[in-house]
Amino acid sequence: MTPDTGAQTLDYVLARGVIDIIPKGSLTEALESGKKLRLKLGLDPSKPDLHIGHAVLLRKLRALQEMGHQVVLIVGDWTAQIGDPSGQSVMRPMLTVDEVKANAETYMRQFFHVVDKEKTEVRWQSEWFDDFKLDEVVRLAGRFTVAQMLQREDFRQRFDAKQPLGIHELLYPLLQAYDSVAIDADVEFGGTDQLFNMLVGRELQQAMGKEPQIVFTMNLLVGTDGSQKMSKSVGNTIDLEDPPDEQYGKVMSIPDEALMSYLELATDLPDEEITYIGKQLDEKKINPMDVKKRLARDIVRQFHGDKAAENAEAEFGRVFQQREVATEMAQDVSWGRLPFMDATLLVGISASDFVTNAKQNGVSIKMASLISQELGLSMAEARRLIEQGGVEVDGEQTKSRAPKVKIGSTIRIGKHRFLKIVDAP
RNA sequence: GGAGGGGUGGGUGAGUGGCUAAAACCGGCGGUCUGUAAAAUCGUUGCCCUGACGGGCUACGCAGGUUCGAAUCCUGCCCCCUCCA
Repeated sequence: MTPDTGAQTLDYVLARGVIDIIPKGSLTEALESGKKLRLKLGLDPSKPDLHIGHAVLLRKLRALQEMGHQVVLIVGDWTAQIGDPSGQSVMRPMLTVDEVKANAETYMRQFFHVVDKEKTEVRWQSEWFDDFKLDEVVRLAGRFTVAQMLQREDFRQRFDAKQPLGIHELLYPLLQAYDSVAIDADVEFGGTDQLFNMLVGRELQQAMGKEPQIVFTMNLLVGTDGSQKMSKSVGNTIDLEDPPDEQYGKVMSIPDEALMSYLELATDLPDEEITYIGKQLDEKKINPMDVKKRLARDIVRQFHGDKAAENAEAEFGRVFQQREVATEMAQDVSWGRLPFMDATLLVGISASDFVTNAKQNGVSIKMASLISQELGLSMAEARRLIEQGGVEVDGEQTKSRAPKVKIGSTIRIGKHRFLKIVDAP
């Protein structure tokens, strides 16, 4: 589970995947001063899962943690309710307190898959914002001007395009900035989309008589679609808690063009090696698929361990490359749950004989009902899948509405969904 | 406070009384191809029943109304945008 950050050099940590450190050189200086630095990362529990895009930052924190510094995780329970407008072109709905709480739970668990819990201080925004009085909010807001806020690219664009821009959204960067004041952050980490917010933090700290934080921005990882940044709302994420096979499969499905960026941001393969791989790819000396496999293995290993990575790869090979039937990816369906075609066929034989016979030799089931019930699809969707040849039983495509299945049969629905019939009530 | 414009399916966006479950495009899903990449290509894309033909139920901001019939007309309400104050 623990990522291999072992003996990373300082130069490596400060360069790999890093876009900018503001002010330049400041961090090297601070690190060399021997001071134990307070490294801030704020996460809004606005969505239930962390994905490997987040992990890019988490792994960086882990590395610095290993060097003896203090990670401070801010649970953005207040900002999550506002909804970070970063990179969004529209207003987001505000979340309720309960939703935020529930999300925060899973966030923390997942956060510590990568970051060392023992060396992390967890702070909730509600610790300080719950007690804020209106006059404090007004005073905080009064430190900045609308013009300043409009320097932010996405605000500017929405403003110019006459799109709705909520006043509460303008507050978002201020709250995030105040977090830095509240916890005395020395360095704040974030993706490039956080640059503005983090700089506001610097200004606010300074204005309130504190040492301004260093701003550490990292490259954003693109999602599995290869074009947009990885994000739950786009639906292109590889989640930390996705099962191994799913992680592996999702990595394999990223476009070739995104490969290099994944190697850089999502793994700790040495730079020279990545450069070498890039060259080989350019010269077409290696198959991108093989590189992708290596990437997939590495990513699964980070979150599920070596063994899971090997299994996932083997399974992938079996299912997709040799077109064999899935074994591990399949979702089990007990015999007793099957929607049999017609129970009245039992005439003349005893029930137990019939069942035994059916289990061995197969019995017709209502395929659409099964798919609908097990996969949570509507009957119309299930029928469509069958009609369009998206269903295979034990490797044979079937357009029948009532194919025969027996114990041990595997049903493939579409590209990567499998059901396996098991002998259970 | 005044004037004007607008709210349509996951998204963009046509549609101004029946031919509209609603064009087109995007996205999604499935097939072929293949490296579960991309590209290409064919199909599909509200829900329920049916083997099928077919039938039924919901749907165009919300609530009413007019009409044999409404996303389309009328009334009230809510929300958004623009300009003026």
